Amino acid sequence: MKELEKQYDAKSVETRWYQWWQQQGCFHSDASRGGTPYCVVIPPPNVTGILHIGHALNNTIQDILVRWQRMDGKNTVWMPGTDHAGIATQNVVERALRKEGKTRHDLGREAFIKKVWDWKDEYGGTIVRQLKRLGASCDWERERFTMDAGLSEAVEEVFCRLYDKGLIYRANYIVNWCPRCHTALSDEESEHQDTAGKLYYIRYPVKRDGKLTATEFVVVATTRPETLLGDVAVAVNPKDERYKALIGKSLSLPVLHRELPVIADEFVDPAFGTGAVKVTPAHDPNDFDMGRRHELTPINVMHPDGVMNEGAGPYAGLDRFECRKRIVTDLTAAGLIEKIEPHQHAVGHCYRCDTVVEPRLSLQWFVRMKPLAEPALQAVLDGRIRFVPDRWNKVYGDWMENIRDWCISRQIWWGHRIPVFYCDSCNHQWAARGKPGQCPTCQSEKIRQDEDVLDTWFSSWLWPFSTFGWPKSNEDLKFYYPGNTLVTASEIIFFWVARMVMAGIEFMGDIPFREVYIHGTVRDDKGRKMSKSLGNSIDPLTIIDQYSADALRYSLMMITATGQDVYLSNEKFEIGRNFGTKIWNAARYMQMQESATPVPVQDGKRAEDSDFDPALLSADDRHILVKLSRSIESCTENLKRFRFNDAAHDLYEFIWHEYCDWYVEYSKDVLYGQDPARRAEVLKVMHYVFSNSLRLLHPFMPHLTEELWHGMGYGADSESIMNAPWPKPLTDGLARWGATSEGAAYVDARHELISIGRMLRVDCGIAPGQKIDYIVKSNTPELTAQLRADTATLVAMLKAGIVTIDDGFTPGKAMPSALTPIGTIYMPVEGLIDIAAESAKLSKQLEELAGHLAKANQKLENQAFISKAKPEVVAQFEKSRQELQGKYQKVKHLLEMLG
RNA sequence: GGGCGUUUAGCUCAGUUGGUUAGAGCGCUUGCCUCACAUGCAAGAGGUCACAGGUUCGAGUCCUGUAACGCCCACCA
Repeated sequence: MKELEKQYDAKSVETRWYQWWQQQGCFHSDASRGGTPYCVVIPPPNVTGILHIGHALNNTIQDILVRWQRMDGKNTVWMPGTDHAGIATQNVVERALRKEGKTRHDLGREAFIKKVWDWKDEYGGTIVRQLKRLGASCDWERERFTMDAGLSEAVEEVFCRLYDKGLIYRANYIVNWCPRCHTALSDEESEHQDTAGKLYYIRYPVKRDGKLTATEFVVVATTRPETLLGDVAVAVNPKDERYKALIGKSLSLPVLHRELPVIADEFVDPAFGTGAVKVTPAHDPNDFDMGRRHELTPINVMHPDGVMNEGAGPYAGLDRFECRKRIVTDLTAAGLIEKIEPHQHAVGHCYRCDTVVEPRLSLQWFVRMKPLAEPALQAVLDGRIRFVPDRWNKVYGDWMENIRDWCISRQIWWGHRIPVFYCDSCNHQWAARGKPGQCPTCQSEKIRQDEDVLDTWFSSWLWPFSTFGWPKSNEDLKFYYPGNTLVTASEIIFFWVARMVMAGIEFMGDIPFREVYIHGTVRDDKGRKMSKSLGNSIDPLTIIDQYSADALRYSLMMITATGQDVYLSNEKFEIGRNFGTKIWNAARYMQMQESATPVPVQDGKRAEDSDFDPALLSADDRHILVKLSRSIESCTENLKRFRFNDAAHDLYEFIWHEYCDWYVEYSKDVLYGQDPARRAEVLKVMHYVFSNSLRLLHPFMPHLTEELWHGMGYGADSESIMNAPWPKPLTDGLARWGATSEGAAYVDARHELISIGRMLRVDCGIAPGQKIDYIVKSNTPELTAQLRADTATLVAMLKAGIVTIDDGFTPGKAMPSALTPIGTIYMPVEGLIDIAAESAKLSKQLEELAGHLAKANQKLENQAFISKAKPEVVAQFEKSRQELQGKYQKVKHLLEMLG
């Protein structure tokens, strides 16, 4: 035990203990140790990422769960790692290249990939280092990266299995295309944003007998006029009387003068726009389907970078948006624009670079999702996997039920290359693990691998088992899989959570985790999402520097209600800092008292768990022990239910307001007093309560609690609080020490009584320093006796003004024998409370209660009701009546006292 | 267009199965540098629980509807 500094130095304490934990191997879990496993896998942050406040929230929650379970005796592993984040990482490196005036094509594929690896090695660890500053107790020896050899092997294995099963196919289809990243995106990667666009009404001249009629038009409405260059038809609803006559006739495509047939298709909604739709199969998913139905050949008019191609005729070489402007100008000049209306619609944006996504026809790889989704849906429906809060079950279910095939190919370089090979000799196509040297069919060596790489989520959906060494069977996998809890934000339920469930069931034959806790999104104090571009993000590292990691963690937990979004501003982190300071000072107080009466130390640690002598315990001692036991119960229960804010609030209330405000204050009478036996006993109680509190608090504030654990000598030097047992409710102890809830209620009531005394004291202007005994005076000795036995009633009566506190005691004189002081500090006077008003209030209350009671009785005497209603309903009513009756009696009692 | 969430004190939010007087933190007012802590202590003010109906002896809590704000999903051009 060493003397605690006056000021808690969070910075040095936090780095010191974190290093020590790592040196001691405290975070490492080993399957061979056996026991009950508890396994959490981190949502792998992007390797390019830096810690933002959302990570801080997400990882604090995981760390709390993991530290709690570890203390509770589980063989606990928290699997850490990072994601190679295909597009995101490639973008970062490309941006760096651009500063040197180069593109990735200047380097070539191989050199570029090497460059990315170099970048990863140099800068990639940032977020990992930052997680360490947060205090995350990840098993760093197991750290994985989605492009590790092992995980890449898992990716190939999975691809081949799905390929051979026929669940992976390659097809020409309209996909979400990012013209800036030059790649296809999955549906999930295209983010819809409401955009104020325009709806252009364009006249398509009708041809009759092969000749243009200059006066007759079909008007179509479109939001993307530039795509008309790729039109191959105009569609109308077959039931639409306006256009019936035109079906089968032709129109002339403005500008390019291509002949377009008018086709009939049920898809067209006659109520929208003009009821006539231009059909552009290469640039719109609906049009693509229509094109197929009517066997129309798509015409692609755009390059991959969003620049118009030769198909666009005179507009070739223009950027798509420039082309839009020009075409509108030209159409206007030609009198072919009927009108332009403002139009609100959702436009897809690339989730990585925010560029407007272009629906584009291209050859891509897809995973057939239906067969995978069905068992994954079932797992949630039958409760094997549970979302918390449970409303996410439905969100997950809806997505699974309406699942669409997953576009997994990306036209970038950074990522897992698609393990499909083509033989140039015999045109054979196959999927293979590793690097095949020749074609399995014709043995030709003229083979080449598919150029595309896989969606980054194609490796992260395997995370719960690939990180444990799958596809190789091993002890880790057997022991830790399936994991227990997944902690994440709602944004990646579809990207990641849902797909992990599918992969787990498909490849491991079992769900990957049992519970999914979805926490809220962190927003600023105006409710906006935190983002770099808005400049409103709070940097957790700044907070750690300014307040400490523990303060950050605790504050986050205090203000994060289960699954609700979190609104943050800098000042909120004072909660955690102040709480830490409070605890620090409570410890210092105990240490100062210790120097006078040391508590025995055995085996290098304090025997803070030794038993108490009931004969030496006062009501206050028992009270704090009862409260401690309740805190242990509620804290554990709240953690089980993912109610981190309740757990944090309860601990705050207990440690600050019960322990510090009342018990520590009370202890001063004893510790500054002269009774050595009581002194020792009270110190023992304090250490007992404090060491339990530190353990309960440890998952929330790991560094501070470790520092105090050692500072107070609760563990031997080599023992971490991380491995101290999680406190259990004190049921047996309380019984042995004679600590009951009645006794605790008595002390609670007395605390309230003392508060009333303080209130009166302030009202009377008694100086703070002036100590005066007070007595409770009532008109009869019987009542006095009763009040002494029932402090709760006394408090009620005091408040109602039925009894008064009197200063009938003169310092230096003996106390009147019939009356015993209940507190020892404060003095006050009669006449502060308006007895008449209080009594009127009580009367009114009683009257209302009588009414309620009468009606409740009436209900219960109604035979028709009794015979018809279910027994449990009747029981409920009976219970209600009894509650009412109790309340009625209480108020009546008070009124009678008042006389 | 569909789904979901939120609406409680000046601010940010708790309030578990309906039941004593609706809570906390911050902010504000008053008094205290009292020998653990001014990052603190004691006390106080401040609420028609968004609105309208309904169920109930009793509703912040359950039901129906309305409004405002927010989020997610969505191939009506």
